[in-house]
Amino acid sequence: MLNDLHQRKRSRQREKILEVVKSTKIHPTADWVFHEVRKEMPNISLATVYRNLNQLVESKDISEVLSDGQLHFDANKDDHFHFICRSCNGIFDIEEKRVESPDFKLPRGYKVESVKMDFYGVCPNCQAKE
Amino acid sequence: MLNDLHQRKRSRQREKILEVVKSTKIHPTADWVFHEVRKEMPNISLATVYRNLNQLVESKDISEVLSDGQLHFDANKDDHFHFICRSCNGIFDIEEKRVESPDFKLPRGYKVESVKMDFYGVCPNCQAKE
DNA sequence: CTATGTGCAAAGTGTTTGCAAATTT
DNA sequence: AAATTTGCAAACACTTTGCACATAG
Repeated sequence: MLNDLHQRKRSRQREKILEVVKSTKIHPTADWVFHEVRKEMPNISLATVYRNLNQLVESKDISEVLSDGQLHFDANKDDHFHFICRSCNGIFDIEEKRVESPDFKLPRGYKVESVKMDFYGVCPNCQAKE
Repeated sequence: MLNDLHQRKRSRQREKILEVVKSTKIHPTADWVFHEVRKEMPNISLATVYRNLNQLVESKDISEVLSDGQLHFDANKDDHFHFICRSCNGIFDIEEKRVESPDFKLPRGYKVESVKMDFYGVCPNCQAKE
């Protein structure tokens, strides 16, 4: 495992992986990224994808979202929450400023450093189909 | 996999498992429950623990909490959120009514059915130690 | 008696790691 | 040249499944 004492060298692979994650809003899994990157780098291995996704999380270029017990990745660096559709399983970004009342006060004693909020329901697209 | 068409028969194992989950506030993993139940039922298998925890989730006697990429189980049936301490990794229940402003409005079109909110930070106990 | 539940071992899924060769600085 | 990164395969951690026997209703 890499830690902060190591230097980081660039690699074509990591740059491509970041590019791929940035290119989509679907909050892809490692496996999706792997297949996507493979189209242009047929020899890349899944291990490399995992290693680089982890590094990119560590360097805060991307973040992780847990859904379905799987890790999904997100290159959107603005503060936001997620809406998870129970019909299509899609993960949608909800900008923080579009959520009314996102200020919380917890019971005394708990020092809150961050809040993770996920909304579950049916997305506009799936509602239209129902 | 069991579905709703099946009858459910009682089993000593399932009852013990529920009792164990109810006995603690630590939001245990399947493995913790397994070892705990094993103290009184030395022959129980981990598979049985998993199967029954899943059934208990299905019957809404308990719920799942995802943390550290592992499933934790929670017998607290009141609406509540979780506070996850980055120091001791403990999961603490925060009653919904103790959270100010837990009413959200999302952008038009998203039909919200539930909200999952996790707070991250340092719990009172760990702050005292720092 | 029949259906569900159990224990065991094996399989599954998603992710990480050890290593020698390749690449980056 | 020295250190990091890669691809591969093997290992890992957690969870689920197939099956023959046991148990509940």
